[in-house]
Amino acid sequence: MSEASPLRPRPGARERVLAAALACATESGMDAVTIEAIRARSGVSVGSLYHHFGDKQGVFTALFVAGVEHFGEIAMAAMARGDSAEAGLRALVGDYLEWIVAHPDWARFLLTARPRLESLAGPQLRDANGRYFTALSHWLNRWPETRPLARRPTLVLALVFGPVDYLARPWLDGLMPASPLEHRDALADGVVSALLGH
Amino acid sequence: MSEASPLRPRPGARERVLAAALACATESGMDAVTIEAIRARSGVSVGSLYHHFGDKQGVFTALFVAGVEHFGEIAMAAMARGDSAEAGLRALVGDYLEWIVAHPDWARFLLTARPRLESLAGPQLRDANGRYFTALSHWLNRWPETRPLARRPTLVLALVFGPVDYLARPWLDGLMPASPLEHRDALADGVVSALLGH
DNA sequence: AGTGAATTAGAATATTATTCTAGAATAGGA
DNA sequence: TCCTATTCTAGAATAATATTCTAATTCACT
Repeated sequence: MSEASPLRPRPGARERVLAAALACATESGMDAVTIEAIRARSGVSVGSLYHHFGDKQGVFTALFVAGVEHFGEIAMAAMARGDSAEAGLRALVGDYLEWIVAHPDWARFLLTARPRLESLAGPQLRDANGRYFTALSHWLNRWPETRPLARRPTLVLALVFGPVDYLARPWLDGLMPASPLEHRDALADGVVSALLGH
Repeated sequence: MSEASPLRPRPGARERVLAAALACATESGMDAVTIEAIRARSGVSVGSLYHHFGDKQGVFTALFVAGVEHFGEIAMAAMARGDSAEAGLRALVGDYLEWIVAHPDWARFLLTARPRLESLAGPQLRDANGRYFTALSHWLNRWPETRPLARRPTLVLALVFGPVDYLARPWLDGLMPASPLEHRDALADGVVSALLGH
């Protein structure tokens, strides 16, 4: 007698596949992940998997979108914090770094997958990105010092997130033993100087 | 009668495979590149290809190492230029941006492949990286303003290359029509402020 | 010329992604 | 409740792709 009757639609199929995919990517690197590995770990059949995601890339695309939204909450909350441009920037850098250290699997996946998936992940991602973009513009307009930057949000993102990403990657890859949090203040100083010219 | 006798060792096999791999990656995205496509474009047989590179990842790893060395020349030359810390930094940022715009295929490939290959590409890459690292340390020690930074080369790299990478990617992916060179001065200003605190 | 290492070719094989068919659960209307 | 369309699941069958293998050919030497 089997413990569960077969062919019952399991509500959690999508989530379980995504969780399994992230675990597989963490364990063996995104390129080495196979459909069979995801199937085995998630307990979901191949047919079901393809029903939900279309193909293998669909799994990773969905995971990427989920990760972006997961992280986006943090970023938007960080900007809201602080009662000055400088405080907001420091919160942004600090919270991002802390998020990376707290969720290394997500961070590693997002940083690895971005160059491959960002250009072709559909409207859902574009929407999310758009939301953060306008939130950023609003925030930049909020302070006199940053108002001139409001017309160049791309540049601002590059100067804020670029250094953090660049610093986090070697740690995520195990190439740099020291926690990136050790660079937290120095990094925040640099970002603040870059944008506010202190 | 065949136009050329078969089975002749062709001196350029390696180079042709690498060139073909880069072209394929540019054309259809790194993930979609197939051994058959590389074989067809390079005119090299499957056996020969595996003889030289071991497996598919070997091809991309070799291409990545070649790209890093190709780019490294630029970076080291840029640092040497200029008779002040600020001038050197501006040259570094500007030359990097110009290199990206002049060699978008290489840049796109390097930025895409780095998160996947950097952690596992062998000693050849570690050597190259080490060379740039020490060159950077020397350069930082050369100017009084940057001397305190000489002990944190990782941080310096993050503050210099991080923003440039972040800005270049959307352009390389066709998501941002304007040339990243338009941000050249603003970016250099930011980087200089971040590191020298002007 | 002869010997061994390096190189090439392409067929054979193995691995992996994807499709297909059949069946079972669910929602919602009659 | 029963019917029916739709969604979902399962796993075998197929297709696409990576990799291995064997034999042949050239090269660098002697």
